[in-house]
Amino acid sequence: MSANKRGDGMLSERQLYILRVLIDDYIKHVEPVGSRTISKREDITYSPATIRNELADLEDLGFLEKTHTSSGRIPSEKGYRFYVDHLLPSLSVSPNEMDRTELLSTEKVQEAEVLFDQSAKILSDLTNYTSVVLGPNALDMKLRHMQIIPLSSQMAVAIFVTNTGHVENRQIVLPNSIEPSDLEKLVNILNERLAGARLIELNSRIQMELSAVFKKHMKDYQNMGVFLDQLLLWSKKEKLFYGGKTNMLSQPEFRDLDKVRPLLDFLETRDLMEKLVSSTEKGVTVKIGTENEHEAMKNCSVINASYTMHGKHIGTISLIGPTRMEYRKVISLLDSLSREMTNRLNDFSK
Amino acid sequence: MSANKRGDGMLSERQLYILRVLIDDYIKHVEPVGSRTISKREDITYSPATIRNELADLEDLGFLEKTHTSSGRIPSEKGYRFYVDHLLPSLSVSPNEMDRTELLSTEKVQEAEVLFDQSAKILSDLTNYTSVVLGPNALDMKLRHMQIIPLSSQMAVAIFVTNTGHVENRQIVLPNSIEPSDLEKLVNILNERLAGARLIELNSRIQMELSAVFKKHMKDYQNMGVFLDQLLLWSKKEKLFYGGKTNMLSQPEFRDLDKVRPLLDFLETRDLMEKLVSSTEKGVTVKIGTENEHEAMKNCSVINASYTMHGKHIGTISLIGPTRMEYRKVISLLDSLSREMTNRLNDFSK
DNA sequence: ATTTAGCACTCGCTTCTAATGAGTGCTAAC
DNA sequence: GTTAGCACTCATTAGAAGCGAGTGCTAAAT
Repeated sequence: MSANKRGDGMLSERQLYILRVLIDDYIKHVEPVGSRTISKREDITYSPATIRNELADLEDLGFLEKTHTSSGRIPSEKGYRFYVDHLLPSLSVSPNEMDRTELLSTEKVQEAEVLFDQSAKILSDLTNYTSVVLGPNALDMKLRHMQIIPLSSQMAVAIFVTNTGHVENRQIVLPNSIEPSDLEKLVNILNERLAGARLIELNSRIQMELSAVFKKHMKDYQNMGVFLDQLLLWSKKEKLFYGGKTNMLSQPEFRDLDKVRPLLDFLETRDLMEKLVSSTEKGVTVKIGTENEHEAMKNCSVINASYTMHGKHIGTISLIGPTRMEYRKVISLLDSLSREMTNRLNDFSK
Repeated sequence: MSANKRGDGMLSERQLYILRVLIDDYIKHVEPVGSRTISKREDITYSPATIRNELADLEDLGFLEKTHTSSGRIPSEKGYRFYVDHLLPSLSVSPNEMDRTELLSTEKVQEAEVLFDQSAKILSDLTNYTSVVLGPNALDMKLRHMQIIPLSSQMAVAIFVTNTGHVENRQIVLPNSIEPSDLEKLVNILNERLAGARLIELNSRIQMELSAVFKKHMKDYQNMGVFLDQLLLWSKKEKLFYGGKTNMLSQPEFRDLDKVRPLLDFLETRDLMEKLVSSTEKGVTVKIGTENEHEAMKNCSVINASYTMHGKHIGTISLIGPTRMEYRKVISLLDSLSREMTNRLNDFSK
């Protein structure tokens, strides 16, 4: 039952323990950890020299790194990954911290937007990292009612109300070939036949099911196609809610302007953020460093939790921080917060 | 005709000239300017010693400062103020730069929001400062049409469309004391009697003009009051559009994290920004340093330009940068951009 | 076969000193 | 009124010295 460099790629108990202690310590103090520091812990019975040997092995295996030849060790990305996957002190051990549930203001929030915004703010306040809530995509909601309200002879506003109470609206140009009566018919048909369809599907449903109906009832069916495209061509509409955008500035590893700048720029770039934070996986996921597949994020971890409505995934709440994050705290926090959001959201529809 | 420290508080021609040259130079190089530097300019005929005397006087008068006893001079806030008010090389002298008009994408922008967003982005790209567009306050717009769309037995969505095509919407709780027929009547009355009124006025107009009508037509007039309050209690709704939020980080005077942080935090604080950027003055205004009345802004200048619609002020476009800004360039830029925005906006309503 | 004490060595960080140079204010001469 | 000359100030830079936390390796101890 020998220990360190076995061929089977397994770590000895002692190695596991040392690795965990080291990462815990590094996360807490953000400074390279040396053999002496570890050996000083009362639950460690080995001398610094022994520890050193183990550390050297752990480094060879890729779990640790040095900042320079004679420095202490810091966790590598692989080290963090292993820590998160196998070494996190069992998560359920945070019983009295769970009161956070109450942190979302108890007064009944009416608008989902306020809930998202509050959640993001709370999360960033509690962690001192940056948080992002990815709101539901209104286009996935179901059409409750639509309407076209003329503004002038040429312009009008089209309004779509979803089952969740979202309102999507856009200004449209009325082709002068279109007759008011046809417009009215169009609206009626859409409301009668397509109520309950997801907004995003409206256009294709029309193509498939309703072209006959249109042909029958409308005088100028030809031009209607172009108009419908204008009316129903959606652009992505998820909304992002931020908390603690500048919190990164107080993280010691980003105390350098040239390192924060790309980060802050990244945060401001909508599509990158959407990509980063989108995830359809249930529960909490952790992406570490380069796993986020963007240069600016290489020293950051992203924790992602999805929230649901009637059991269906509709958005995420995420936390962005340095790779050395307080994973344990943060994961359980995100877990409970996303549950709470789910609850609140489902309350709305009562 | 003596020169420097006259009792009348006027500056001599030479002092004016030196002051302007110094500030120009400082704005360009962002480094304290010494007497030698100034005397080296070919249009200056005096020796460094003479310049030094003038500089000392200008300092006594409060237009200049030193960073330490033996450093060159930098402009004081008062210096910048004077420069902006009296020394700016006549603004109209930027003829070939005026093509910027075209910078707003020529394809016809339909939504005002896109216009605002583009303008902010262009402005920050062109200047490398941070820009903010304060959108129109939808509540100042006139009611075109309103509607209440039920979601469930208790919830509904209220929608207000303005003459400019803005859509305001909110979820409301339907008191179960209210009868559907009354709701319908309410909507009808509002549309008939209050079309054309500014949203913000709706509630008071009802109090003043319509309570009689309500009393007459509705069964349950009592509870209506509370409901109306819920329906028509607006919260501020200006929208802010940003460009170059992180540009501050590349300004040499903010190369220090502890100095940028408050600035970035300030930018993220809605109400502070609204206050900073609101201005009902016509044309371009310049606020320098502490004139902005906030600690975080003490080393910044804010240039503000208002844009209008049908001659009425409806919003502003602003630039935030270090007090040593390229005022000349920036002011003329803002002037032409705000005009262009005004033009585009008025095109919409055709 | 592990474990540990001992030791030489590395490297980042801090402190100190000296040198440099841009700039000033003042005085006396032009 | 202007300017040359000079002593003086102060921020910045470079180098040298010393400190200390940490390592790897070897040889002895368990």
